[in-house]
Amino acid sequence: MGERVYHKEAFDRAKPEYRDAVLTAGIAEFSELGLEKANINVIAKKAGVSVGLLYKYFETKEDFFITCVEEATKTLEEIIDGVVNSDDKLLVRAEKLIRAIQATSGADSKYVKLYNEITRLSGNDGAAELAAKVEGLSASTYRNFIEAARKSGDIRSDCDTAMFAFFFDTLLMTLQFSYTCDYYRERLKLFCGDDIFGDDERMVKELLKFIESAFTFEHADVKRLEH
Amino acid sequence: MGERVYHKEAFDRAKPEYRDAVLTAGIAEFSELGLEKANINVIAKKAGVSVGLLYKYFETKEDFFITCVEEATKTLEEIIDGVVNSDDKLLVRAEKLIRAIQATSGADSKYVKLYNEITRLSGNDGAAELAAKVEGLSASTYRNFIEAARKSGDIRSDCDTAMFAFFFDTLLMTLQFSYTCDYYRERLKLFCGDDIFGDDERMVKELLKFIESAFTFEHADVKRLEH
DNA sequence: AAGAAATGTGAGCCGCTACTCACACCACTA
DNA sequence: TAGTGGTGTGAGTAGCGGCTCACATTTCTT
Repeated sequence: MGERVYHKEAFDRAKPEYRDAVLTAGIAEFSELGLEKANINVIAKKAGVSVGLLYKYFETKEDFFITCVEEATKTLEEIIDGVVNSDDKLLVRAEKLIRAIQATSGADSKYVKLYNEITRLSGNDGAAELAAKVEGLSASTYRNFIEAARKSGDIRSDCDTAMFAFFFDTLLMTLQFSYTCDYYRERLKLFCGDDIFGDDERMVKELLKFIESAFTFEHADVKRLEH
Repeated sequence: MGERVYHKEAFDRAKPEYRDAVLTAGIAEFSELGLEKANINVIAKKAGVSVGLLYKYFETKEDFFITCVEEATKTLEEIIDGVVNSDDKLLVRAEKLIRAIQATSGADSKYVKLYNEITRLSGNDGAAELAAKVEGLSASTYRNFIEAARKSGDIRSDCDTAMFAFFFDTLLMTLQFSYTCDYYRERLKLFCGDDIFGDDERMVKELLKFIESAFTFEHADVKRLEH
């Protein structure tokens, strides 16, 4: 639990230009090639820094990787959080998030790819800690928000806040991957056809429809419809 | 597009015992360690076969990996498809799928882990082909099924079949990962607490509630509620 | 100014592992 | 029995890449 730090002290003291160059090069390589196929010597060269210095900053390749991930998710969170206003209703918030995700798929795709990469880490790689750091914020944000909406009567009252927050996040997280990561892109194409990437409105409309109904109607309504 | 084959002819002629041993060992190692950290020499030893023979069966490590993935997803599909009856209504089908997924998280977790592993492949690794092979079946099954349900009036009429099939699959796929892969398990815990793994009914109930509403209610209903 | 401490370098070490290959064995065929 | 072609072996190779370390340079301290 003890908040492990994944860089040496020298990295805190490093010149900002070096810090940035190293992180930029790392994020680029790791997001494109993945943890094990990325090459430290290449990253160092691209960052305009010696391998030796890199190893003054980080104990191992893995530590460096995790530091890059932390940086990337921080950036992603800023992009995403930036677009939603705390007063927004659930559906407005959802729409803004969807549109932000669609916009992120271009230039900022490397952050999403890195995020996707950590998704397969296992226990000994520190999956638990990372998950807590990366998902923690959205988990509690969504839970709180949905709980508030439930209490104020904006959405159905018979839902398990935590679970519904989980489903909500699941749809948006996968959407993010579906716009950026190769495998997920293919999957989306298989379901919806190649044109889906040229028709953002279709996705916005249908996903909102799906979410809106899921969050609005109580089980009682279902019963009522059944006969 | 040309249906590449990922094994040499010798593999087709191999004794079933060797075939099975090799695939079993491969699936075990690849699912636990991932494509690049798994060790071919170790796999050969575990399978009780020489490295040389392995390379009579497969051109490269990557080809061997993909063959393992194909085998794993075939098995997974059988498990999953086996539980749903073609006459089932959408909700019944969903419930059976959720329960099958919860059951799979034990002994068969290695298949799911392998499936999760391919999720990060990119273009040059053959992501497109694999996606088509792996997701193709569920994509068309779900689409057809939902389309039928829509026409027969079982579910809302105003939905885009392809998109809703995509959302449906997204929820179930992620659920599968959430019960088996370390990172996704942590994520689920973060949203719903540690007890979620001891309370399968809670998941079944809430996810069904979510899906039921999403698939049942038309936009018109929303408008009606709003004033 | 002198010394200590930190920053920075990059050629090269060395461990690891994907893959090879020369050879042995076996099953046919003629 | 000699020849062909497949099956099976596993010690060995080759090369890749993570990481080190001896050394140079700058910065801080006194």
